[in-house]
Amino acid sequence: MSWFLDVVLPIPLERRFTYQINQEEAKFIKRGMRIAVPFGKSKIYTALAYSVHNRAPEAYEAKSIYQILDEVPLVNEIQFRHWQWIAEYYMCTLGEVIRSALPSAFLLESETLILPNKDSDIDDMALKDDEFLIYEALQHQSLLKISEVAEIVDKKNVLPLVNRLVQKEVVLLKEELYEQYKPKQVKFVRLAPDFEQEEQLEVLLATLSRAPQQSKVLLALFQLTAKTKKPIPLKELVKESGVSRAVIKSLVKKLILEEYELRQDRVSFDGEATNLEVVLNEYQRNALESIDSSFEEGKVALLHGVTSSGKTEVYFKCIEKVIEEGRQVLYLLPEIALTSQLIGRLRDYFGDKIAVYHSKYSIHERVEAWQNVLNNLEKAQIVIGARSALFLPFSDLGLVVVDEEHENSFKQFDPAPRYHARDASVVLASLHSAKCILGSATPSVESMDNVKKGKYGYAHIQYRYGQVLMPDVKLVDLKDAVKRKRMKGHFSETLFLAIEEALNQGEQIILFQNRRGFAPIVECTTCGHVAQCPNCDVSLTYHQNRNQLRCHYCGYHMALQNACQACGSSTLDKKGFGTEQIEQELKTLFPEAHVGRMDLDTTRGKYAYEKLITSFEQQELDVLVGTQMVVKGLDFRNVSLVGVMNADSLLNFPDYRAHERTFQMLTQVAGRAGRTQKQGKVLIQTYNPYHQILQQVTTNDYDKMFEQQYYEREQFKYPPVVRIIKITLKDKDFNKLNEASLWFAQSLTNVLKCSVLGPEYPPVSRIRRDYLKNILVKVPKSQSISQTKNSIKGIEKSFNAISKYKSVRLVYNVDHI
DNA sequence: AGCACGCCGACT
DNA sequence: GTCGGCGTGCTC
Repeated sequence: MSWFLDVVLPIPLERRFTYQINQEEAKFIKRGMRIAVPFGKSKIYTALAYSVHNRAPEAYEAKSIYQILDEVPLVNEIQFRHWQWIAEYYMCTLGEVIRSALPSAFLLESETLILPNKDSDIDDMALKDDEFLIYEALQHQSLLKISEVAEIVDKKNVLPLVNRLVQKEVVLLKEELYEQYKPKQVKFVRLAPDFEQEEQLEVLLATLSRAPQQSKVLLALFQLTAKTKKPIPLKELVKESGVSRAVIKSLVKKLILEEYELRQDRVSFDGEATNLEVVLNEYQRNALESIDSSFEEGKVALLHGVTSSGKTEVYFKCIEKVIEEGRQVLYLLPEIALTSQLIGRLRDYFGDKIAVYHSKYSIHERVEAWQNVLNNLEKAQIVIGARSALFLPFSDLGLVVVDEEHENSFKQFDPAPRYHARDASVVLASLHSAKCILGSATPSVESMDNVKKGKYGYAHIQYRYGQVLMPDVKLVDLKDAVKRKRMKGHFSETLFLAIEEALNQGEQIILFQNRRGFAPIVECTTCGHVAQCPNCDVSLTYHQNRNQLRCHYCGYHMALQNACQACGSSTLDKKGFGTEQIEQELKTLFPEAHVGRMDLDTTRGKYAYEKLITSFEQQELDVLVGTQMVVKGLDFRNVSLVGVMNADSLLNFPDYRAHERTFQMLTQVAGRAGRTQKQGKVLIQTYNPYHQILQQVTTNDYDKMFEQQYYEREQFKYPPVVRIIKITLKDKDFNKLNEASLWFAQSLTNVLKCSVLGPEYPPVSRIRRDYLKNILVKVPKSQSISQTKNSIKGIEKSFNAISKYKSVRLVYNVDHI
């Protein structure tokens, strides 16, 4: 009987591919193992085994596999099911999920190597110049990579050249698989077994009386052994004894010492658990009870705790319980909130059960984390990580915590799968029958809606930990300040005086300026009016090239007016200023103050972020100016004043979430103020002091914000009232794209029973020589989302059958934020 | 996605 | 005349 293997390749193809295997292989291969397979003319890919069967393919002859790369599956059944859910829900292929789920070191690909053909006589006169260059290079170097060939001849496309060389029998090709990962080995030293007895020691030292350096090594070794009782790394012994490695080598030669190697974890913490006691206050205990009762009902729990209410301690208690049952824990955070502060606290409490997993880690570190989770090792029992951590091979997950669940950065944008880590986590938890907590000081409208609908449980902490008062939030009317000429640059007099006072008191200040004003808005500096779209609840964006104001959601546009439509004055201003400008102004206004700036530009290096935080913590800096980064869960003791330079830049962001996000962001920044006894002060500068969202921030009225936002989403049909699927079409040909997107939108309108908006140009309508157009599909909650997706896929099929649209590429973004 | 095959402009 | 541009089609 012949055996076949279906595999999934890490490429955006829906189909699985069938290979031939022998009976042994059929017995050995399990779903989830990596299999190297030849694919296409000359490539070798790493695929995942999917199923073994006996059905020979009819239309083609199956190739044989190249190699089995794993002894045991690298990916388990639950992961497969979870990944399949992601692929289906987010409209991408399983291969794409695999590509982003597996650390790149697991996905070996072949590289073509070029070797000299020693068996053939080469007439070097028959070679062209570039061919000769390669021929010559191979006389000194026995093998060349494709990239090296390209370097030698200084050309981009060298494949035709290589093919010619093969034809002329000058070279041979070899496909080589690269195992990119090697465990890190560390050298250790120990006493040879013969000398382990105590009484031998003196004898030993006596024999070495004429070798003072060697005696030193031995003494150091004894000291270290007595102190730690752990293996002694060679490096440490060198350091401790202060002798060179040669001395140790000679002791090894004399068979007094032994060298040995151990595999070392790259991501290891030698810290022991200090088990600082976590004592919950009354409010936290109540929250914990509510969470537990949600769990009993089998629901996800939403933990809504105001800033510095001590949500983390509540998580700790939940984690502790699950750990005691011996199950695994996943703790997800937005990338920016993954600070060493939090990791340090977790480690203090749970010791070395913590593993960290996120994109800043090297591929080797990720591979290790993967293997530790796969083997369900204790040292990876709690995984803290950014969104990609949810792809790890958990086998017995007991709890998933998603902290700062409202954060948009949980949604992946660019490469498929465009998944939302919060929603994917909820699914993951249910696949494991695990508990799930979503936590936030400002829950997303979606999650709160789920609470209101009874789908999620709810726990609320309304008071800050340790009787710290909620900050005093005040709005500063910029319109008024401008009119009365009370402005120093971008600082109102009120803010200026408050900064001055705080500096005099020796207190620290955080200034927040969201830099995302890249899409400039046109604002009236007299009345603060910003043009709104009549069809959607978003502000219009100014487009310089067409001198138009446009809505990016429904396509509404109007010509730019010379006078403000609200007050008639002609003081229209195209706005947008960043952190750098604020920093400069501060330095002129307060030359004595030490000012630091925290944004993408100043935190580029690996430790730049930590350094900045530390110097602010140690009060080397008085003022920290920053973007969203300063918002994220950092604990600064001495901050008494938080200033928001311009709240309008947040409010006027052109999408349906702008208001919700403004509330979240401002509430989070405000939470940085006054962590100790003194009540903190927050000043928010704005041209719209009567804007409801800003009022809701000052009164800390989440419920009202939710109600109003929900009402607006209902009115204008946005999530969570409907689901949205954004379809982006891309093509280099402007006219073809327009025609194709119209065709697509028309077909959608004909087939689907839901509203289809667009096609419309996105804010940036040409990227990398591709023109873009968006179509938005709003699927009512009552309608089956999977059926809708099937219909869309059907339209895609017909679309692809039209030959002139072949070059148009489609991108789906489900639940696009 | 990659990569080969195949057909049209600018250059040694 | 060739080199190399990218449109089109295929990958077990």
